[in-house]
Amino acid sequence: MGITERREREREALRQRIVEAARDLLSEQGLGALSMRSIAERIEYSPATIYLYFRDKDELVGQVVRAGFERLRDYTTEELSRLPETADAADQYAATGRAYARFALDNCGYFRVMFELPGSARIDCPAVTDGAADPDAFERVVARLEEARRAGLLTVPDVRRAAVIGWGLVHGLTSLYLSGHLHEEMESNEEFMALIEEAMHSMYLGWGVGQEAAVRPAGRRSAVHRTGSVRAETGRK
Amino acid sequence: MGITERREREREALRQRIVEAARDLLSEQGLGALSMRSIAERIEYSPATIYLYFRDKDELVGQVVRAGFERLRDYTTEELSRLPETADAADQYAATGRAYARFALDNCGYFRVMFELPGSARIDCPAVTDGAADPDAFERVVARLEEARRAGLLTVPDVRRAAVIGWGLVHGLTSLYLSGHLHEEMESNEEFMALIEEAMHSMYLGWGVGQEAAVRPAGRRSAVHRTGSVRAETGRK
DNA sequence: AAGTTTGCCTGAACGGCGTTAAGTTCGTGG
DNA sequence: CCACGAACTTAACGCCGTTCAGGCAAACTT
Repeated sequence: MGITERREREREALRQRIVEAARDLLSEQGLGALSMRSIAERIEYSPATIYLYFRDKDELVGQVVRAGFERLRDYTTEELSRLPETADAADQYAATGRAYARFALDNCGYFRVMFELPGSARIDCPAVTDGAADPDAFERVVARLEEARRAGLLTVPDVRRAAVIGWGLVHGLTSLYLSGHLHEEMESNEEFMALIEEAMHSMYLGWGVGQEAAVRPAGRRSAVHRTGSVRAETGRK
Repeated sequence: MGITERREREREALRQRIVEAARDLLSEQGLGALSMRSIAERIEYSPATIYLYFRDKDELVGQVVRAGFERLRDYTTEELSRLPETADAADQYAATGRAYARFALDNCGYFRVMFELPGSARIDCPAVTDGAADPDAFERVVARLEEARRAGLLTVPDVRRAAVIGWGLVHGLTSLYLSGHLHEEMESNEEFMALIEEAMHSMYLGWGVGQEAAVRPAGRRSAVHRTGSVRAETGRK
């Protein structure tokens, strides 16, 4: 009998509808308007119904976050597709950063949900992202960098760490810009995008793009290399 | 008569007590526990009383943010004081970044309030920080960089932009680490601090620290330099 | 066909939130 | 002594996330 299968399908469909309602609400009205009641009203169900499909708000928002990462991936592939044939791995990496910043500007609601502490009201500080933080996308960036390294385009000791650093660079500038802390320095989105471009360019130079063989003074910067020691402990709960 | 003056003093004292209660509550219990009611309970007043001293929660939190920036400044000066006499401007800049990261690890509650959208429930995306975003500290960093540039330690076109980029770099890594997105890559605070160190070092290389005269291939990276054009518009409300 | 079970859904409530209007207390100035 | 005004509280409003007893129709059983 296909009845239980139909039910299962309908159940999944409604579950999907809920996520979509939350996603749209977030895009259209911002994070502040994302309440269980408003979501319920949008899908024309009672608020209590949502709890038959999601354990709590966090789980629902988690699904929205997942959708956000997929959207980010779309931005990335689209930005990459704009590149000319001659683009090298470095150009591809720059395009990825550009896509990241553009995504954030277009979907700041998503951006907040994805990167401010997920639980929103979570107490312990370093929040756990239930492991779904787009492993694919990051891995692809790492692979791109590894490719560049092999091609002699950059001389960096650990591509993985380099990728993290690049992520931090773009993410930090974006986050600061969106939260208004760069308001005095940056006045328009175009100006901001130019900043991103310049920042990534600087980073490239640091990684040895275009240089023969980097100096890499590893042991230098002798003094004060133990980092904070005691106090650094307390940060983690 | 000194009566009105005494009253004014008392008024200011209570106002200060409220801010301190909020600050402590934030440090001890996290952002989620920072409610008007809990603050009121801590100072043993009715919640309504707070509204005689602050227009709304945002204004109160704004004061806490101000306190947070002062604390950040303390971290910075303390970190700078650890440097040996021989430290150059580059070392000082690195110390500033280190202080920033250490501050965030020790006071993640502060960090959230300071850099996630201040209003917390604000609708329009790029929040305005009422202009109180520690102008001093940032200016001092800029001055430090300018000094380094004059000493020939780095060859960067615009120190101000360089400072912003450096800020973004450290802020982004910190933000990602605190929100758990670097959980798979970084496992301890020490590891994270080392990452910060490495990141700043890479950035230095990019800025030409220790190089004679940087190449600065300004016009290069020919293709796709108009940044996002159309879509970038919509991000701002 | 009738009765029973099952699964989906809701109304109403709980406690907590930010915020406000009305009311109380009380030291002060006329 | 009285009236004013400042300081403070009580009680409520309308949000929020969440839970639970109940209703109701579709599906199964006999």
